[in-house]
Amino acid sequence: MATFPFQMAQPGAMFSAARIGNTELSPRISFTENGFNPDRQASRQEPCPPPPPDDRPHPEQRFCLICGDRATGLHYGIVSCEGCKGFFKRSICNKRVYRCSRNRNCMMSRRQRNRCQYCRLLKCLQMGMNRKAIREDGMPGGRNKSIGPVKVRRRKEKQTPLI
Amino acid sequence: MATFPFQMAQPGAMFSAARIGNTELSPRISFTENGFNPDRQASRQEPCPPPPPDDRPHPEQRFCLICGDRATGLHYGIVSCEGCKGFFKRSICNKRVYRCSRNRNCMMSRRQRNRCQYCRLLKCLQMGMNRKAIREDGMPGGRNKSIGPVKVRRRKEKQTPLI
DNA sequence: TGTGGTCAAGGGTACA
DNA sequence: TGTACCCTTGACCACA
Repeated sequence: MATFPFQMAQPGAMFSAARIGNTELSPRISFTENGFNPDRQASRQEPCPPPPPDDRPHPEQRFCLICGDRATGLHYGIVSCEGCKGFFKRSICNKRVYRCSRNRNCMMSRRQRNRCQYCRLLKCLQMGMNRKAIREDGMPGGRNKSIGPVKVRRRKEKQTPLI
Repeated sequence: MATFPFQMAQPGAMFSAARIGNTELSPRISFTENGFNPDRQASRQEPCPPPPPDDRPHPEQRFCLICGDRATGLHYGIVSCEGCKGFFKRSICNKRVYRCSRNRNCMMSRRQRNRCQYCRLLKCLQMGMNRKAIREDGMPGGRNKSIGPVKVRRRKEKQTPLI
């Protein structure tokens, strides 16, 4: 199973969701053909029953790209679960600032995703969640026009802690 | 005002929260048409202030069914306060065993609720707090499907102390 | 469909 | 320690 390239981070860094909306994301990471593997979910464990036959075009997209939980559709541009959808929404709308007390490469799974908000939001952004999909007026309903995953580029230099 | 039938208990009895999960609750108390009154909240004491005008359908439900403190919503199936919610959670999760050093009919109020853990847990169960609402996996958020108050039946014979 | 909103779950942590 | 205030979480829901 492909591991996620989280090794560029500094321990104890802070993460400001207020800055996330800028075109410059921190840290910037590009997903190469290897790094952002669309088939990565297919290799995930299915804990209980064997996967039933699925005639949908992309059955692997039933799993959240952030934590691997069951996805409920496209949220803010990427296939994700209700939990990561709500977490991203709250983080952006409330301009949350998170810290990682470890090495900013915390594992993300259904059970572990709540242990580090910094790494969860980091992965939301790295996987391409798009804050433009969050409505400024807060109005629900309707559809977003051409909202897709954000392409994120790797930043060469160190990550700057954000307030 | 309806009084609660607490008089079937023996002094010095013990109470095991580890047994609470069984379908057989101890002591078993049935709420008859009179005893288990769906409107019983309306007849309960409103301890502190006179109820202000409230256009909600059931303003009396702002008070905890266990101690009469201000309720913060439905917790484990019944209208209750933050204190009783947390107490019930700790008692069940940690499998606490309590004793009543009096007659197992200790008064419950905001001031008095911490004087007897046995009677507090007893009343939580008698009022219908449902241990099924405690998540086995400990995951927060989301909704419980069809979790409501537990119906408790009165046991005819004496109460057996639980370890 | 994919937004935002809801509100009972669990968790952190002062305080006694 | 246990308590309880306050916050975060996420499965559903109503919308457009």
